[in-house]
Amino acid sequence: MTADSLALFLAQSSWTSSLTTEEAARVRRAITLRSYPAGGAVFAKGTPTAHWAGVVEGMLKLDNITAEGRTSTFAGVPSGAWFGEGSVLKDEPRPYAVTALTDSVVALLPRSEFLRLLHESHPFALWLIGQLNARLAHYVALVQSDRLGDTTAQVAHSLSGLFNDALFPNTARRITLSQEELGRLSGVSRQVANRALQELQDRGAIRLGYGSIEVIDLKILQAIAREG
DNA sequence: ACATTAACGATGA
DNA sequence: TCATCGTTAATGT
Repeated sequence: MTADSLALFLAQSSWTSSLTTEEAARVRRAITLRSYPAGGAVFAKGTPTAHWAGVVEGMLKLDNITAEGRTSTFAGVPSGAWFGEGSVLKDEPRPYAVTALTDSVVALLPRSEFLRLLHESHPFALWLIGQLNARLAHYVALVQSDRLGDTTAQVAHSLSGLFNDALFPNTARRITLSQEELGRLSGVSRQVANRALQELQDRGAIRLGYGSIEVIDLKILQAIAREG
């Protein structure tokens, strides 16, 4: 990973446009990049939250594992997204495990730099409020789809969430994500996810590939996510 | 009803 | 060769 790709990634991250030149330069110096293989652990649950993290390449998932070994995946994080600001703000240990779903590159901004931006940059603070608000809206919609929607709507919602423009502005149309992982993300079995995805494909929202999903019509996908 | 797990063969990378 | 996909059967709530 080169310094150029970090510069490109930061240029595509919307919050950097609100920074002064000096702030942007300081951020660039403070960030470290790390690579993870598919299946690799990015952060273990319960470890101190020392960084705010951005996904430069690949895709991560955030999940919890119960003592009995059952897992609950509650978020997928595609490339272009930043996450973990909640735990940085609260200064709490990571409340979830973070795992790379595909080979991934992650940018790490130390907590001290994040807090400095928050205190010194009014535009950054405003951007952060918008980010938290978009996340809240996403989970409000998730509860609604979970309570009222059929399984196809639930799968459509989980999938369309990865293409939420407010949260993930740069997600590519085609993402590398197995049906098993999407099932985990949607809270359904692989078999049910498979049927739902085929229905979404029949309705012209997506195209299925081997180990990948391509969104053909996001509007249709979002409409199906709201059905119920 | 409808979801889940288990199991199978087929197939793509 | 191995992961992933599509499908079916048995089982549970």
